[in-house]
Amino acid sequence: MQLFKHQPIKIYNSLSGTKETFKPINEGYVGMYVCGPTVYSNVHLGNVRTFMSFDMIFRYLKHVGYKVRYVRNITDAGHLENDADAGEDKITKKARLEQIEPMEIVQRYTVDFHNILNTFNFLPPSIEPTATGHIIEQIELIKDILNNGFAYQVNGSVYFDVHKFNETHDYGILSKRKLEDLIHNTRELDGQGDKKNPQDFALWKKAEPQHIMRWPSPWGDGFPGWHLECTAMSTKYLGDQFDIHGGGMDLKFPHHECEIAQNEAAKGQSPVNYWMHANMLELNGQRMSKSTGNTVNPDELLSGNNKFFSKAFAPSVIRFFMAQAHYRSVLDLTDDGLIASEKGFFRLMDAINLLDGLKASETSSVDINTWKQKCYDAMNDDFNSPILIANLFEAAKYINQVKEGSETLTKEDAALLKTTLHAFLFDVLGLENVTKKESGQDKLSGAVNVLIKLRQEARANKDFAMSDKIRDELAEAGILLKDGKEGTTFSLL
RNA sequence: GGUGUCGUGGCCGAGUGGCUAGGCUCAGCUCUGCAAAAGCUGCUACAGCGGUUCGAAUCCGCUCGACACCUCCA
Repeated sequence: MQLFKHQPIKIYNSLSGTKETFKPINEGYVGMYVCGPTVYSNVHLGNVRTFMSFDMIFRYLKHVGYKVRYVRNITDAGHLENDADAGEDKITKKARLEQIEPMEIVQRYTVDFHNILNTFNFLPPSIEPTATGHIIEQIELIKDILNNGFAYQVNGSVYFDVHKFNETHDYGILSKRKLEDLIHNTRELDGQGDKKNPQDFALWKKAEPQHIMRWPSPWGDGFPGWHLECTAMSTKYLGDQFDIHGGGMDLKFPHHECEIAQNEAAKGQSPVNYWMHANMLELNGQRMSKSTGNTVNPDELLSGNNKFFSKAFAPSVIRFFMAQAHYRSVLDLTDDGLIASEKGFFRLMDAINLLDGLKASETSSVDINTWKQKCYDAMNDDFNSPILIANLFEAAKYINQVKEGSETLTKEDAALLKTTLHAFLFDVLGLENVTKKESGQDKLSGAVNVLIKLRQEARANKDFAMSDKIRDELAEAGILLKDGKEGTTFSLL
């Protein structure tokens, strides 16, 4: 189904600062690259939000029929903590602290990353390349950049010559910075060492003898610069020029700026047509930061084992909460916010679960096709999931109204409503119907139905003491009874 | 200091030059043996001050405030 032919998508392009109609290089195919995590510690929720935004975008592009190659890398090469010549890289530092091999650190936190993402129902990317697996490609790139005169070699290291590059190209085109401003505003850093100018960045760094993560190169043993791996891996799998490159807002400068510069220097063309940047996640109005303690891990949020939140939240509730904000807005994670989202989420799910039991009518009093297009319009407008969700709540209202008898649906419209809702909730937003199991044919539901029947009998006999006892004690056990015109149903929590 | 983003009702969070998302909360009503759930109704906001306009929360300027980046960071 090539829905995309009728559903033109607009994407906010950070490069132009405007929303542009998305036109892939090859019709029907999309190449998308997203900067993945550096695996030196547990993923934090900010990472999760960024990757979740792109997971949703990946899902929607697939939903409208694009064949998407989604590449998200793992940074495992161990870059320096700062651009100075001295100092350990993050992975080595962690390895020393934990007294294990750097590659053990990489393995441990890569596994953690995958576990967390699976818990949140992420789709795996099409390709998940690692920096250490692409050293040769990175070395080749450096050779190209050197040959084209945009880099220089000093003491076993190779640096990108930003000033030289800026003479013929525009360094700062993405982040809207001017090189001269950067020159004036660069802080005094220690150990700028071999660099001709502080704005230059490393393509290859010489490894000191104690440096464990090292590879041979034409310039001696060393390791690649941070910005280089993304250029190497994105172009290897997506071509010298590809459709979408995403990442967190904080990577815009210098990381993405440097990627553009590297690609132009090596291959003579700008690599990416649409740059997308996801905004930051805050915790109680403050930036999440390990140093100030204003941080919470995904598993702490899921388990409720933390000092910021009053209870545990299901992965889908957190997903839903995040989808209620636009990916380009700052989102503040709060207890109240999550609780409000949780209630809304379950209301939505309860409505979905009513769909199969609805009575069909001869005519429909609501226009499902118009509603459906509004859902697409929302996502087509730079993936506006909050608007989409507003429309999904409208659908939930229809469903409840049909159940009440104030609106009607034909069998066909009910089916269309159902497939559309499922597509957006589960395929696009990646949510999971956490109440589905309970309302199904399982043993719990059989047992609860027996109690519901007993309660009905008690009520028929006006034995309200007994009927209320059943209801209240079930409630205490976390099972909520809901009396309706068509009988009693229940839900958990 | 520089660059950029933003400041929306009790809270969260969309959005557009005029027709005033959505969720949560709150109040009233309907339904109910009573509740709960659901439905209906109400609460009408856009930091402040100027300007452009027939008309601005939406465009421009200034002020105040917040955040991000400029240094590893999703």
